[in-house]
Amino acid sequence: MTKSISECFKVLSDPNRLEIIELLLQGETCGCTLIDKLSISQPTLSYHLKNITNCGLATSKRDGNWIKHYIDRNKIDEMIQFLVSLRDMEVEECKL
Amino acid sequence: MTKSISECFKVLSDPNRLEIIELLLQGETCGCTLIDKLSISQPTLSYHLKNITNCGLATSKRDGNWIKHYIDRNKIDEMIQFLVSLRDMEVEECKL
DNA sequence: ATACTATATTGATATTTATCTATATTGATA
DNA sequence: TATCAATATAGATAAATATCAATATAGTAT
Repeated sequence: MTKSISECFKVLSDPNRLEIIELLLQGETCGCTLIDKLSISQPTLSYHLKNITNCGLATSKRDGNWIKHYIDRNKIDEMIQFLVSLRDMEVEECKL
Repeated sequence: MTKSISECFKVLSDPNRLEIIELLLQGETCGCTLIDKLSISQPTLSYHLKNITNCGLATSKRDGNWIKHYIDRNKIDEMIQFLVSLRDMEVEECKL
């Protein structure tokens, strides 16, 4: 639980992954076009996309030769909700 | 910019640090009481508190023998705002 | 000044991570 | 079926990270 949400944070903690996520949100879908906008190799991109997908922040679907990637905005929402709960966390009046 | 927000995400990506942050939000202020609630050594706690402070998620102030730590909820708010912008990011109509 | 308490630093280490090159796989097409 | 394009995997490696035990530091109080 705390483990899984911290996986999402870990994914966002890498600047390259953050950039990939932003590009996907801006309409990119395919590794083969992402790669031109980044300064990393194809295997590294593949590695990052796998991380992004594994934590639930994206889904992917093969379409012919290409694999299309889609960010799941609901997952971002989960992260937002988590942070809102954190921010609004109250001092426990009776902690044992 | 992207760098500094990703530092915050990195801090939240470690379960121990996340727990420390939660404890601080629930009213803990001091390393010496935190340490009893965690399964890490004192130097490790010190290391994590430094990370939490360095990214701006907490401030600290000496008070006699103790150093009191306070989470900055505004920083959490910054992270929330960042994620909201991310979630609501639109496909660019004219990308070049 | 001495001793104590809380915290920080040092040095070491095992693990994880990001990255690459080279190669394999997969699906489409000629 | 042979080839091509996109993607994934394997293997290697350098850097970063989390952790500890031992020790230093800093402030308090005796």
